[in-house]
Amino acid sequence: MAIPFDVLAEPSRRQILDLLLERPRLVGELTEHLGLTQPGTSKHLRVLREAGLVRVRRDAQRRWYELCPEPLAEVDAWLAPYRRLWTDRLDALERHLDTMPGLPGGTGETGETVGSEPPDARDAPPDAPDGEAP
Amino acid sequence: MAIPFDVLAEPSRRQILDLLLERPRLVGELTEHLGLTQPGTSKHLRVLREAGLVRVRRDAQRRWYELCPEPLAEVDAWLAPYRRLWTDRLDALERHLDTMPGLPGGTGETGETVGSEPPDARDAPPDAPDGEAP
DNA sequence: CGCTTTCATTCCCTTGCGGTTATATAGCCG
DNA sequence: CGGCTATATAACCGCAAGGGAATGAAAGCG
Repeated sequence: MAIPFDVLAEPSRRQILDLLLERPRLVGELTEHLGLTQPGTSKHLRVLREAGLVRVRRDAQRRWYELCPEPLAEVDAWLAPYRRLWTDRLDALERHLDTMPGLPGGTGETGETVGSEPPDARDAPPDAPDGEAP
Repeated sequence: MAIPFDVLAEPSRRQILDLLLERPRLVGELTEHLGLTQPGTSKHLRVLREAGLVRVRRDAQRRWYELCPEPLAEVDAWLAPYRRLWTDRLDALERHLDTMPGLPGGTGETGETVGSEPPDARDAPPDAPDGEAP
């Protein structure tokens, strides 16, 4: 449990980040919003802390948790190569959405979307969509 | 296990997507790269399928798995509000990185980064970084 | 027509996570 | 100083996910 992906898999933790996106918060406040117990919140906060996604500032007994979004850059970096794909796809999709009833070779027509030609493709995948085969 | 966040939490599944990013692949091929057993691969592929992240094309007994990046848009959408934050932060950070030794109130000075003023902030978080308190 | 290839499904086990309850720690207040 | 507030930690539990071995199901091939 170190990389942000695991951390973000948890809805509560995403919610915490969303809350901290507005402003720093106290543990009690977060607990209130999350609807779980205080130790539960503390646990999630610990994970977020160790992942470097939040930071703590102490004020007497209280702890102000504030956002620390830098590690999210890793997620964004991973996501980057895909981003263009789905934007392209959405374009192409809605372009022939009212034109094609089935699922033609349209998925392949994005062609060199990533700019690299498959050098060692053993075969050429045909077009036979896989629904249910009874 | 439905939303892409959970799916991406698994390293093997991310790797599968990365592999499919280059070109469609057969299960055996993926298995080879992942270094786990074929049923294991099939299991992950099932999860990816149900999350709508991959699609299958049958060619006799073989299955060509191809990428289906649309659901990743959800992740990207969630990530969006944070993106600007860390870019801003990185700017500010390296700007006073060789200027400040400790951790001053600099984090707070990004102020209205999200453009919304905290309406009901109960208190003002002071600046006392929390290292180890022996 | 049986054998082989390719993949999916099932069964089982172990691990780790999320959650709660109970307890410890730190610091304010009266 | 005693008690209260706010948070962290520890101990425990239930459950589901990941992984492997075994089996089943299609489909080509000799």
